[in-house]
Amino acid sequence: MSKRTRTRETLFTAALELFDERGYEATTVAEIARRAGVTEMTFFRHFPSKDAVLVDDPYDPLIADAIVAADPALPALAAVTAGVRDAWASVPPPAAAAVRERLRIVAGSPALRGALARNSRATEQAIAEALRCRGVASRPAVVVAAAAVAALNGALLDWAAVEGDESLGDAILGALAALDGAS
Amino acid sequence: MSKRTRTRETLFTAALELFDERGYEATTVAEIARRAGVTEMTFFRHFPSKDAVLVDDPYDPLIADAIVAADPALPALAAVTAGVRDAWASVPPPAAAAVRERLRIVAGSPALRGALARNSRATEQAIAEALRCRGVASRPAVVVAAAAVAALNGALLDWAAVEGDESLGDAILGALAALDGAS
DNA sequence: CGCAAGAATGTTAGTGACTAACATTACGCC
DNA sequence: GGCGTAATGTTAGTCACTAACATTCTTGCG
Repeated sequence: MSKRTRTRETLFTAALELFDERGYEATTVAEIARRAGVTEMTFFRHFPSKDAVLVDDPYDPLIADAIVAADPALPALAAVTAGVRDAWASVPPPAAAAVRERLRIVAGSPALRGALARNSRATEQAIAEALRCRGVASRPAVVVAAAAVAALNGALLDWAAVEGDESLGDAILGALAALDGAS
Repeated sequence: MSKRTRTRETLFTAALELFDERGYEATTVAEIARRAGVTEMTFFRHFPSKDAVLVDDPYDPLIADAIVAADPALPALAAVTAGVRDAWASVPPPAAAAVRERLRIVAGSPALRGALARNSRATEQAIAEALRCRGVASRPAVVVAAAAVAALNGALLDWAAVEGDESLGDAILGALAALDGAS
């Protein structure tokens, strides 16, 4: 394991510990770095920002591919939900407990919710592009893409916030069903 | 007109001018304050943050009321779109040109897009609450609310970014149609 | 095994958004 | 015109984040 990944992980766990102990906004980057045994500068060489510790998603390509591959007869929203369903099925389910801990912190901070939205922009654009490839007009494409991503994020945050033993996968599938089944 | 509102408006126009001249991120709060003839501190006494100059929306109550009033037979998403449609119809259309200028700036900055999402949280919660009043379960309520708000914001930003003479109202109604007609 | 290149980290200095506490001015009403 | 209070100024500070340059550490290669 390279030194780079090692310090990155040290910083990551130090950050999670501190967020858990005293909350996100109350912990400073300097503290995280100190607990990790490095300088503040080093933190920013591993994470572009403080919130990047908690929000980072590289779903995009999978989802977009699944959408263009979806049944051409399906209307836009249904195509997206089908695509996300497929993409989710083709990916190893992450360690739910860890994801949940992180999402819970995100759910509790307006700033982090904003960061999550900002961070999902790439996914949103990938979905819109995939829809356009299917012949959907530009405006409906961006609207449906924005709605789908927001629905997913909303479901994830709700899943994390609510106590219970529902699986992550069920939460996602349920959210998608709520979206295109509820009109 | 009280002094408070006067300086607030001076700050507001000074900010818009500067954002237009050199872009959002490139203008500092100190510059805005200087052009308005006040101190940096005074700026923050009128706007809670730099992005608050551009994003602030008090739609919530109207929309929520319209949703609970919507036909109980309608499914969740359709109820929301119907509610927004009604709320929009009952409100005087704002000066489109000014709104457009502001939204164009927001569309161009990831940070501002995040701020917009953060700022729409109250509306989102109001919608979710209204849906729950209609008997919709909790998870679908937050999911549909998140999707609807994101769709609206997405449509607004797209409308602002695209050149053309489409009216704001048409853009909103079109977005709603795209949402619940496309599944 | 030792030694250079290159990666990773440290140091210093600075910017910009935002906050707190206290002093000062200006407005608006009687 | 004076007087209370709201509006502004002043100062000092915190925190996220960036840039430029110096230093150490790792690693592959002879």
